[in-house]
Amino acid sequence: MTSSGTRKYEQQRQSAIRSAAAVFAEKGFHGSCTKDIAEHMGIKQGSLYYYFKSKEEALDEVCLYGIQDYVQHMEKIADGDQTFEAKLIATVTSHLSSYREKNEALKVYNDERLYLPSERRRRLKKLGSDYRQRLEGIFENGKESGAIKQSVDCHFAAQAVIGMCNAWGDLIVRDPDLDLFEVIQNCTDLLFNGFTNKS
Amino acid sequence: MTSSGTRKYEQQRQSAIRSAAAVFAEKGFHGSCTKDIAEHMGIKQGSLYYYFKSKEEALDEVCLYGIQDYVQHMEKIADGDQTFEAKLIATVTSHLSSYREKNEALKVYNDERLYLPSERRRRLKKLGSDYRQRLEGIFENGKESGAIKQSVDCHFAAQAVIGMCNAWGDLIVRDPDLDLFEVIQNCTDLLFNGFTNKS
DNA sequence: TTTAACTTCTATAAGTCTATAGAATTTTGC
DNA sequence: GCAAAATTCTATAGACTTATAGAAGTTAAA
Repeated sequence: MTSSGTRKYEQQRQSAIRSAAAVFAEKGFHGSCTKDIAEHMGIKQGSLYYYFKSKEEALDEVCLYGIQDYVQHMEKIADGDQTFEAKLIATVTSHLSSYREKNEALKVYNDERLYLPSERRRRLKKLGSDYRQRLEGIFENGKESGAIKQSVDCHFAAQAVIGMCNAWGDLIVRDPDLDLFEVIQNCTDLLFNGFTNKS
Repeated sequence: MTSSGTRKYEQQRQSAIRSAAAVFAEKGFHGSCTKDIAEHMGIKQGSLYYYFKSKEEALDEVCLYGIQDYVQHMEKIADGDQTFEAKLIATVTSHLSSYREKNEALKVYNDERLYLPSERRRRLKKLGSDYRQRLEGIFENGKESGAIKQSVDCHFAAQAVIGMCNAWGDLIVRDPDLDLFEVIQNCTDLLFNGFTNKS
């Protein structure tokens, strides 16, 4: 009943968050029921409420789990003093690695439809737009330093990178044998040079 | 009771499909109830079943509505005898225009989690992968004709274009004042030349 | 105007799902 | 090994949803 700080409690709560992430990612929040989550984790439906106050709270935890180090990593990249090229490569690498590792929670996080109800969830959503703004800042710096063309629209560029990484991330998740390094290679090459032959 | 071919029946059914698209897009299939759809359309919950056998059938219709001309347009582009550049521009233009017009239905269509149950839905899903394969073919031709670099991975490239268009499409939908032409410009410039300055 | 076909409504059965209460079981500290 | 605390279980109330049946209302044709 108490959210006690027991070792087991914390472990089981983490396990519950991961189970919720898996089930939500597969069927969507409204498509899953607490029974599914409990079964995935190996306990009974009612027992889940020892770890969460509600299904909504489980969702909050999954979203937080999915986004937190993702954004932290971006801050480090953005604040660093590398070149534009290095920062963009680091971003793509971080985004795609994170996708492989926590794709389920990220998938849940990325579902826009879930961001209306709670205040907490709105704050979580803001983390995502922070991420985009940081990336936008990287592009702006790149423009100032002359690394990228003046014609580039930084807002669009950031959106494009994120959209592309998500699309590639899906591929990575579906095909676990796919070489992450190769994907990153392809992705950065497109972003820097485009597809066209310049011979 | 009969799925009669009355004028009014057909009109109301279309209206029901559009309402379903709007509600599903906002709340997700499992997050919406037939009452929401009926209210959006201005009738009572039970009356909806005069137009659909089930909620699932409504979903099928929404998906079909969202994807059909989208794919047809792609076939025309792919089969045409334009240059690689022209085809890619046409693809991006078609994709983004379609997004502005039917984004709700497309959003529903793009939700993977809905593609397990019915045979009909699996066929619909296939239309999406047809689309990607056609685009992949355009890239392959571009490689043969020397328009694009040999190092480009056509499978990834197609996925990248689609992912980027979807991300940009979201922007367009959220900000209706956004100039479609400018977005297309940005998008194609990235795809052809990348961000990097080549001075 | 009358009649038949069409469209919409009301009411509800049957099912599912969340969240809670309290009992039962397991674990921990002494 | 015992008592207290922590964890899990069972059972269920209460709410919500889909889909159906049949009544009521509307439109169209003769």
